[in-house]
Amino acid sequence: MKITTWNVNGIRARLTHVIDFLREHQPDVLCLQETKVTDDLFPREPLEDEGYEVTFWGEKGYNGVAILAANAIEDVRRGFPDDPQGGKDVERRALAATIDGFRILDLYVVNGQEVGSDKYAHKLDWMRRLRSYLDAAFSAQDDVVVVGDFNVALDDRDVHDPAWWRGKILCSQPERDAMRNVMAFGLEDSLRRFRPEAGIYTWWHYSGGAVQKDAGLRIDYVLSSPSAAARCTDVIVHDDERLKNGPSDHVPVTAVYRER
DNA sequence: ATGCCTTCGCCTCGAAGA
Repeated sequence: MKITTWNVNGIRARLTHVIDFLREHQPDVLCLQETKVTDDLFPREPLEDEGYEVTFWGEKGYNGVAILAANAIEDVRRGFPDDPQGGKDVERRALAATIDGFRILDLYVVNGQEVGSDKYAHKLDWMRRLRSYLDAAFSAQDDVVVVGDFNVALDDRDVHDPAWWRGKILCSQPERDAMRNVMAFGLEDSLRRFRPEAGIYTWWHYSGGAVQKDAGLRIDYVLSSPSAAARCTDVIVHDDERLKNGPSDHVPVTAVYRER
């Protein structure tokens, strides 16, 4: 059972990459972020043609999440329970579904732009609401897997130049504390069970040769509840996607789970 | 190493990303 998370930075711009990835790696579940497309324009058919069931929730130009699954997708939930009802203005950043007995939550966490900005305050508040959502609608006793672009580098091992990034957006202590508070629901950072070393990244700046220099951050995660973590046998960062032509600025991350 | 890139939209430049 392979669950992959990938911020594709535009599903329409990345469609051939995504299809190539599905054919090569055959994940059971692929959670996408930053699809940047309204639901009426989501490229459903070409993905279904690859043998996947698809659910998606997007908006024009920004945000947007989608889940592809080889098996049945059940119990889909969009957004947070405390989102404004009927919400035309609701940011489309969270999508939950039950697949193969896993309760999966696909997230595109608010970026925050700059420490101290309104968007930064919104980011911290959004992560508090995320924790409330987990408490209200999920049980840490279940096989819960929370994946996505968290826009937080959890500690300095996840940062190519910690001195430069210290206190800046993605690395500030309040952001790290907010993500730790989400994890305190009962979720572990699955990569670290297998890969404790520094220097594993999932995002690189498009400019300044950061991609070629491997000067990145780790901001994409697979978090597992205790029972799911006990079944997790490996986590793979698909670093080869970084050096392809026309890549996303993020690479996919796959967690492998043993069958019950 | 803070956009020197990229995507999207709407009206080929601006906003946003991290």
